[in-house]
Amino acid sequence: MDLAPPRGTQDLLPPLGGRMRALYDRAAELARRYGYRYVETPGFEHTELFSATSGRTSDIVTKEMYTFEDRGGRRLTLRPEGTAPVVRAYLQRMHDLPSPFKAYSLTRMYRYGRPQSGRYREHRQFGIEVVGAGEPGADVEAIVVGDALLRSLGLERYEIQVNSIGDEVCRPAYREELLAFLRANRDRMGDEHRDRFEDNPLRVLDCKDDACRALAAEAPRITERLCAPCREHFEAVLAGLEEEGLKAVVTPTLVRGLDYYTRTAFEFVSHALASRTQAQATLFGGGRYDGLAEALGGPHVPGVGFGMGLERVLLAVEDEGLVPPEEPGLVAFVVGLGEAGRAKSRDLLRLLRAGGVPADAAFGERPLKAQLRMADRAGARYAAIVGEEEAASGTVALRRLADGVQETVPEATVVDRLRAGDA
RNA sequence: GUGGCCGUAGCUCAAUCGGUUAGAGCACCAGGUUGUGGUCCUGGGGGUUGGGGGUUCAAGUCCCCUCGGUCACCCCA
Repeated sequence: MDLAPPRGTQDLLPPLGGRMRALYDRAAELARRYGYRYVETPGFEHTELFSATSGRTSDIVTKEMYTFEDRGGRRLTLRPEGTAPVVRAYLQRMHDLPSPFKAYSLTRMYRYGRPQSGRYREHRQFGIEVVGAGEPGADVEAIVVGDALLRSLGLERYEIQVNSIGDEVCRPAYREELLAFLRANRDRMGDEHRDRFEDNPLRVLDCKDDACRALAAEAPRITERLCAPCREHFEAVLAGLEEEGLKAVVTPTLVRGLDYYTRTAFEFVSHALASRTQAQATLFGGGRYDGLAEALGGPHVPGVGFGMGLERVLLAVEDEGLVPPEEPGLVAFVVGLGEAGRAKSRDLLRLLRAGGVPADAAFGERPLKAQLRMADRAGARYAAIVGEEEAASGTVALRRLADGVQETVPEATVVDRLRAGDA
């Protein structure tokens, strides 16, 4: 039996598990503060949900989906992205939900591909969606929430890139213009890229190949060909970001891999990650998807949101030399010695826990030394020792493990002292 | 999905030209110390050298396949 987890997945054991948990908590707290409510959608969906919305030429659909047939013959796919499921759920229940519907989620995504630093087959995302809001203020808020989370972790070395990729009115014309430009310059592209642009010309814009970049620099710019409503929307988003004090870099080559995106597209790119590995530097990306609801057969419902890769956020925290978030640890490890001491230690353990003080103890009878070692390993701040002497005198020996300072206190005061954190 | 590099103890690594019983540090466990952890001393457990096949008198070492890791590409989180 191979004990290693499947390729591209990982076990989050301490201390990684505590960091992820702390990150979840912080993201949830922040999202709630901005008026978002927690949602979950199934871990798998009908394959059609993704194939119909992500676009037939997208990488997700063509090579990254974990698709299987269940025993009833249904075609199902492990969720590769979070927006389409939330919008599906919204459309089914929209009459019961507020408008706009502001949702946040913390969940795992699955994409097949070669794993590498900051990229896994199973990864975790913090996502928010504002469904039913077409106003530029919604785009701005999404960016503000993501930025606030990164900043609360101490991250600074990243850049906010924004673009508008137009809508169903102006994008088709731009697409044709770009296509014509690319065809005219076909011989200047690398062999591998030459045949790809016919399917999705916008992709050439964010290709990293030198030849493509040179072409992209000369290519017609979408930002100069937006229809009036799209241009007004984009300008309002930029003004809103400025009002929020956020520096955003307009990046005309920023496009989105999924078909349903319209207008605003944004990405937060880490300089720290790029400097270490040249690898995946996008901390999170998102945008507006006014065409998604209709692609699902629903009415016109605008929306905007993002997905943030949490493993990548933790990598960036590490690379900027910051202290990662931590799950709060044990405050007290209760040590019991002898018949009477162990009986009293069990009472103390119950009282501490009931009083909201994170506390633990050994299950069976063990020597003092072993119990203190357990306390140390568990990361407890204090050992609360109840031996025969303490049991007889109604006291507890409180030992601060960091420096070994120990003091004998009345047992009735222990819970309050540890709860106050100043024992 | 394509390509490069790499797989030796839980971790980081060593092992001469292919040569005898694969070693060390850290970690872990026990004892030194029957009421004091984290320090120190002593001892101990721990390996199908990722897996399979091949070449050879002999393979951790060379060859092939496979699995995994890593990096780049594609693309994304």
